[in-house]
Amino acid sequence: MARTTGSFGERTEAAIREAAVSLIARYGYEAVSMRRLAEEVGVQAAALYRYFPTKEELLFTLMREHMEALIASWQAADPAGRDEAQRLAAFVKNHIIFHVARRHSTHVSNMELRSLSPEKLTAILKLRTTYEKELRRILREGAATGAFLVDDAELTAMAIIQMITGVIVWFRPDERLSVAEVADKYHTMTMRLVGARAPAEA
Amino acid sequence: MARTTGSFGERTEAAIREAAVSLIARYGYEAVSMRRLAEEVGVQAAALYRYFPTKEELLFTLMREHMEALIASWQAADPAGRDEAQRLAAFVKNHIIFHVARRHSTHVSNMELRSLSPEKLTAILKLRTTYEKELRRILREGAATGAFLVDDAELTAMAIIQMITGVIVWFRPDERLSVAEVADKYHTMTMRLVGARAPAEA
DNA sequence: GAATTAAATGAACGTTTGTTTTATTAATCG
DNA sequence: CGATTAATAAAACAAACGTTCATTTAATTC
Repeated sequence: MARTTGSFGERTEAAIREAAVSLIARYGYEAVSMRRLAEEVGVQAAALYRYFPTKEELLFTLMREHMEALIASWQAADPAGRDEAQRLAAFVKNHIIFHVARRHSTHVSNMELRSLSPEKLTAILKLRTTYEKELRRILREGAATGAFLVDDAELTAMAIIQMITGVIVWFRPDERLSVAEVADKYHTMTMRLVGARAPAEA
Repeated sequence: MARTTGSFGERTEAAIREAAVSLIARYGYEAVSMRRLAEEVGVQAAALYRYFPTKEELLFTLMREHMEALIASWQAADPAGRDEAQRLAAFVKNHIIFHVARRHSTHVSNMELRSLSPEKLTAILKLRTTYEKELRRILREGAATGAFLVDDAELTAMAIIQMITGVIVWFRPDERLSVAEVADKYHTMTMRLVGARAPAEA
């Protein structure tokens, strides 16, 4: 046998991406073989090479698109004209909602960096820095206007990002809290953390 | 050749552990072969099996000892009789100092859980829970006495742990901040985050 | 100094890895 | 309807994998 009934490139490629994100998130990049991935898609391993030239290129594509989607999501959510407290609130909420909705690809993008070649790693880290700079800028501007008590914007940005990304480690959508409730609680903690003035407090 | 001049079991075992932590932290468990590890130790792959029955057992040993050391470290640092603010301060500082000093084994213990068999995974998670419970208790007690404004001790504990563990992702000992300075800044942020009363503020 | 034990070697096991090549079929187009 | 192209199967590749084995040598014991 060769080409199977109803086979169609775009659909196969989408299926490969989805299966790859899911498997790599669960078992790790190195632990997922091309054969195992192909089996999940319902195809032979060789067929994967029609869509991605190498296993690493597949990983890189998943990561790059995740990061680009994250940046685009923030650009759409950023209330650019508003004050710093509102922008920080929007950042936290967007971040949590985005990451919870894409738990698997977040895991891949955060955990599999070491499987990338130096050039590809640099490309991903550049996207990550672009995103993190947004938070740093908000913190710096908020500190300048007196909206926040932040003496080290870089360190504070890292602390906040790690805190709000950590949600995906324990959060399960079917348990006691909804995403909106979690995002709200993290928003409150973030505002306290940066020493925001009273109006932002609960 | 066989037994080499000056070879000595205890020293070899220690060398295996150190090389394993270092390599696995850098490249990941799946990416580090027994041959590569043996090469780093300066020994043949077969020699590793004198000390650890399987590759997974080696990983498990590294993780278990890391977790046990973490718990022991906190038990030694816990100012048990003091008030909640002081205990929380001690928890944050001990956590950061411990993790920065053991960056590599922290990375291994946090990132390679999925490479463990179900039983071994359960054992490690149990240790982790034991540790996390300590923080939860401090938060709950602090909330009860009015020392902290914490409405959800579980969620807040996760947020704090992720924030303070995240230090190892960006911290480099040879740059602008010392471990003590970083621990201090994180302490300040934590106190604000839990809404601690004034005396704890900077 | 011979016997014993501890430590390590080097070769081999069967399996799996990422990838390539070749052949074959389904869908599409003139 | 025949030719073409896209999509896939099947088989093969060399390299690497975790692990085992019999053996050899260094250190220790009697």
